[in-house]
Amino acid sequence: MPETPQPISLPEKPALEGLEAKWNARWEGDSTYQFDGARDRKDVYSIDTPPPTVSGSLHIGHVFSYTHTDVIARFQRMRGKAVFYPMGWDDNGLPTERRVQNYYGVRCDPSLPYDPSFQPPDKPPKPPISVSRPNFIELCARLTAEDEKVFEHLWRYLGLSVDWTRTYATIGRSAQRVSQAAFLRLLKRGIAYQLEAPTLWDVDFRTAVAQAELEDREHPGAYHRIRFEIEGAGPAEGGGAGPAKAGRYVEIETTRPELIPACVALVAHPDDERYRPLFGRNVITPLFGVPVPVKPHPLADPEKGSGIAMICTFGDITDVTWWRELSLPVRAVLLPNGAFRQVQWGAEGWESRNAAAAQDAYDQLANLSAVKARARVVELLQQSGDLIGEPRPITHPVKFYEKGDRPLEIITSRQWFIKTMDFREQLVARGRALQWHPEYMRHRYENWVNGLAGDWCISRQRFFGVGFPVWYPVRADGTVDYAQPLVPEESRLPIDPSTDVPDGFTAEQRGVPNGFIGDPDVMDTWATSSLTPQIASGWLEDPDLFTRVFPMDLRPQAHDIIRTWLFSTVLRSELEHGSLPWTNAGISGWVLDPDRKKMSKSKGNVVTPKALLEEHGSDGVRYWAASGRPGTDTAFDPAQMKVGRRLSIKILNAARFALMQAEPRGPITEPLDRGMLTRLAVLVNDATRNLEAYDYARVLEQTEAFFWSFCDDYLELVKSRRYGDFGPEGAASANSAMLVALSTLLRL
RNA sequence: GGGCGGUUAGCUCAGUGGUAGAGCACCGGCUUUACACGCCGGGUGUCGCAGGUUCGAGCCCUGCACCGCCCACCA
Repeated sequence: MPETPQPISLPEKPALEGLEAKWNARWEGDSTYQFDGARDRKDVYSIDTPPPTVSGSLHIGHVFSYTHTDVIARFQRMRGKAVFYPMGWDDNGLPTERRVQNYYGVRCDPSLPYDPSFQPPDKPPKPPISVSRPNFIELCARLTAEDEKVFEHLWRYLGLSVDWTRTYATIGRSAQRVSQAAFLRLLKRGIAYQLEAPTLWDVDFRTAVAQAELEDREHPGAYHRIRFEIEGAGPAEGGGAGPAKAGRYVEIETTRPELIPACVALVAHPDDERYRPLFGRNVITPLFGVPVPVKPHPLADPEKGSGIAMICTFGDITDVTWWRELSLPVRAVLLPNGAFRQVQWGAEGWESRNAAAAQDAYDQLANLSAVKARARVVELLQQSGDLIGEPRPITHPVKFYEKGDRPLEIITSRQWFIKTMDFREQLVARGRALQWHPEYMRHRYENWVNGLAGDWCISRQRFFGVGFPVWYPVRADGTVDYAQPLVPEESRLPIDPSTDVPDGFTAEQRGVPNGFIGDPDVMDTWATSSLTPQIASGWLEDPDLFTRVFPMDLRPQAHDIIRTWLFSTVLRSELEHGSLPWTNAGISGWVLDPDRKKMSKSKGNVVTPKALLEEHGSDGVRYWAASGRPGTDTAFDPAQMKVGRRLSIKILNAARFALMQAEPRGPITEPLDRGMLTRLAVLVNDATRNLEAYDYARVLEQTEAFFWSFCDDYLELVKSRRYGDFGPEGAASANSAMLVALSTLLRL
């Protein structure tokens, strides 16, 4: 029933301008969106808000997807739920480091001592200044704090109904504590482990990267046909024709001739008649004179190149597979920075039939990058006559770190892993139990789980991140015993192993014989953000809250990070709690520019939200965002924002009309009024049903259609009656019906 | 090579078995006391292609084409 309206002063010309500030102050003052921590789990709706990466500015894509979540939050709140809707900031990790480097003009050099008085110059200097790791981390914290203020202001201006008392940061103490505790528990159970193994490696960032962070890019390259001499095959045996001469030489094709010094074998398919006679025999690498075996392996594709491939340590991940399965030795030539290292030819592992010649050739490669070394090797091969014909340029897919600029290499290093391969079945089952919106997005998850190729590498050789809470004993001879890590009590967390000291040791024992050293690495950002439900829910610090909000109701996120964030969160929850972390996954699409390309900073087509919000009003922008259906990529369209703005102004004017002469009021008796309210009730029921199914876009469409008809038909028909032209009873019915409709439509 | 989505009016998109829709854009008319940031009116489609199921198909089934995305061992 209509409430008695408070006396209000109606503006002559209602406007959208200023509404954001007005309502933010009201919401803040009334703690409107503060979570009621006394409510039972069944009365709670909890949201695992995506913490946006704090490395620059929010763009219109953020506004788009966060609006979707806000619509759901407001719906659930109106349904009577206590809505748990925190905000997080993802401020650790590489994007932050990179932004800090550019913003202040600094580089982190972990070998430098801390300088407490260090202040960055006003303008980023060139070349950048080297600063210590603690100084670097201070700058990261400083810049992210500033960025987070800007982000919060934008979110408030947009009108997100977030509980701002529950904000967390992935580099904050609570998050570090959760991240480290969860890691230690997995370590105890043997699910987290460390391994020295060939790992995908970015030579610019100088860190390991995980499978989930790879992307293929079309990259120019060239096939080089190169001959290897068959050991013991004199010219007398020669002859033979075609690509698989059974004569003195065998020819391979490669895109990476610079790795010939790292060649450890050739490989062909076991059934390949052309190369069968060579299995078990050796060939001699060109330039370097190293005898390497020819091996059969079913992975070798007779159709590719000449059908016989060179195995190097390591040119690609197939090399790693062959190397492991054929038990081949390692001849690594690349340093972590991507340069060719020094090699003593003739020493153990680098035996050559002509060590002097090998040394002479190799010394021309040492210190070069892969690209430069390739050019040099090609020249050398041309001189020696081992390059057959000219290199044939091609474009082929090459694996890159998604944030990287140069192709990934494979470097052997000690890294931390979390087991995933052992849990694939459970993970698939969890994915099937999860409610996906839209439904078809589950395929991406399942596809990914079924395609996992190895356990999850979580260590990164970086600085601004959550450290591994472990130290290693240093033996009497000064070597490090990685197999027996020293771990702290959980109550000590979070710790920084580079400054904190393990129990039973003193700070003076750091790095000395019979002392200890801290683990130098930090965790991958996903290793921490995979725990956002636990971080936000007070897993370790507020068990009462945890039982009221976990498992959470909704994970909203975009489809491009199903394989990273969604997958890793499901994994961690499965490992830690044996449950799903949430019951629903609401997957947003992307915002595409008018050319249907994804908007992203690297493409330079990003539209910043601030100006749009000011021009069209937060309601106008939210209107556009809410028209994007779950999972559907949506074109950036200011025209729709204009429509939203007009709709908002229309609502203000309709409200003005309804409120300007709200008396007399009384029973709703007129058929026209009752019919309108009946249709409105149907709309409310439909809207409720559709919002429960996360179809907010349909609700917008239906509500909007009703509203325009309400204005253009109903209000026009009722106008003279409500002014009293047909008596007080008709006016009373009209006024009362109008006020109910107004109140209901505002909430819709 | 595998998976997923899309293909409907000039544009952006709804529409999952019963006479093809909305908004935008475009044109014309209206200073009607909530709103000119408004109202009224105007027409537009071999619903990607080919088969099939059905009394009836934009919608269901099969195949194909094109566009996009995700994944895959990149010699």
